[in-house]
Amino acid sequence: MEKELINDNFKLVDTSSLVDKVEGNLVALLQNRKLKVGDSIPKEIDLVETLGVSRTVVREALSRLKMMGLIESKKKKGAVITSPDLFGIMAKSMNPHILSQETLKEIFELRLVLEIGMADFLFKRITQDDITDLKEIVSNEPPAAQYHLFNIDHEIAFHGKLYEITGNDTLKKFQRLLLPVFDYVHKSGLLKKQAQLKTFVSHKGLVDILENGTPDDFRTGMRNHLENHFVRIFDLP
Amino acid sequence: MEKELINDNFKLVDTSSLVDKVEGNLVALLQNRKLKVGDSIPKEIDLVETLGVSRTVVREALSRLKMMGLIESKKKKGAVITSPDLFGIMAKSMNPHILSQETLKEIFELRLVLEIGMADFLFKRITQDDITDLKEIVSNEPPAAQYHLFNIDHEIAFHGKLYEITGNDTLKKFQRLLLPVFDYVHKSGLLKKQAQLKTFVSHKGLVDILENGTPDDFRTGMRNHLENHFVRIFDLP
DNA sequence: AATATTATTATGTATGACATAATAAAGGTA
DNA sequence: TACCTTTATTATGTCATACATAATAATATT
Repeated sequence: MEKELINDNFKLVDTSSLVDKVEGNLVALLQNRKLKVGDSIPKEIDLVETLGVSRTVVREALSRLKMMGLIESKKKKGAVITSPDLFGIMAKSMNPHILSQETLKEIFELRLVLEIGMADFLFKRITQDDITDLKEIVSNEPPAAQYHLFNIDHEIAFHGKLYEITGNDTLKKFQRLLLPVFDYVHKSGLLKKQAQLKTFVSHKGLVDILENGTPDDFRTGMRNHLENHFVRIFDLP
Repeated sequence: MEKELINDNFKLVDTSSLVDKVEGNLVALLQNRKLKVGDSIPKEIDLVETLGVSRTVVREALSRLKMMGLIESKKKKGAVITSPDLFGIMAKSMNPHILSQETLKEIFELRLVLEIGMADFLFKRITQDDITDLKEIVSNEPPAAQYHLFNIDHEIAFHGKLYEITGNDTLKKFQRLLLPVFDYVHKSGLLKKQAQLKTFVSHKGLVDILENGTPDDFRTGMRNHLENHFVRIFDLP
């Protein structure tokens, strides 16, 4: 409430640096629909003249775009627009230790959403080889006595295979990106309540559904399989 | 095959610049678990001495970290570690015009995954006010005759509200990030087959389920609601 | 005409200088 | 002593210049 009062009466001062501003200009330039992959952007010197800032500032801004994968620069040739790897960038900042608890929890929730929602793509694209692979993974499931030791690896193997089967590389990359967070959340004690050892639908059960059931069956089965996680999530304040 | 042959026999030369290397060092430094939000990182001059490069290079690398929201720097005080906004960074590179067709299609698929998978969180967190809002939105649905004109806005209003109800801000941000892509894919002709006007489960039907049904009902309902999109996706080569 | 050599050009790196803002230190006044 | 003002000090922010490097274009050589 106070904040709004302030915002209503004062315009918030622009604390951004020159580099920030130039970066904004350049990103806007790229998002101008006339430009597409392979097109070249103005030379540093031209930008210096056009924008009225030093080459240092221009280069720092360009350096940022390079890091995002928006441009690539070659000596003598200048810089050209490239198609960025969306998740490559994010991976660099995906550090569980510096994300807020709330964000960590939300990312964990995201996993549950993805794995339940992916059913139709699994059924559409799964092959006999995939089934064989899944059965192989399931057969290597650690015995209950040691499950708490090896289940993380096993979980990753099984659920990772599912992402792979979807044939959606973006989804797969997204999962790889979130993996460290899943791992961290498991170990962090953020989800206080200990997971019950009982699983409602086992990995084997899920494979059976993939082989003989329907997407709707799978969604229900996966929801049950993840019940422990849901319980712990819903238990949070 | 050729590529693999090359990779097997030659080590690929390191084309990265000094800035790339220093950036890598710094990211690694931040991911060192001992460091957490609020901790300060070495001064530019110290980095210059430690790494044996010029201040120009160090500053460019730091500038990249700033853009990612990994650090913030204050004059005299130096730079401190901050908690990044994961999707803020991605938003800058989310330009449908320079993403590959394959990636665009995959992002569109991601939407379908999310909206079917979010059911449990909807039911857990929906309030009476949300139901009222949804009914309001549904009541403003454009008549069938004009549906093709206004349905994008209406679709965004309805489905956007669903993301909001999940209470998962990360999910919501993710959707906002993907919105331009959804829009672009709709208009791009990437999904050639015209959507059939018939919807299997209407927005109103979904609201009914949210009010009186179960998460399983909703997943099935939403899957049906999105049938047209699935058909078009599965039709692609 | 094909090849070798030499400019030319734009990016990559290094250095020095000064501006700016935040903090710390020093000094002065009650 | 306590408080306030003024003055260093420090680390980042910006600018200017010089040179290195690699890719291309232009020229010369055979």
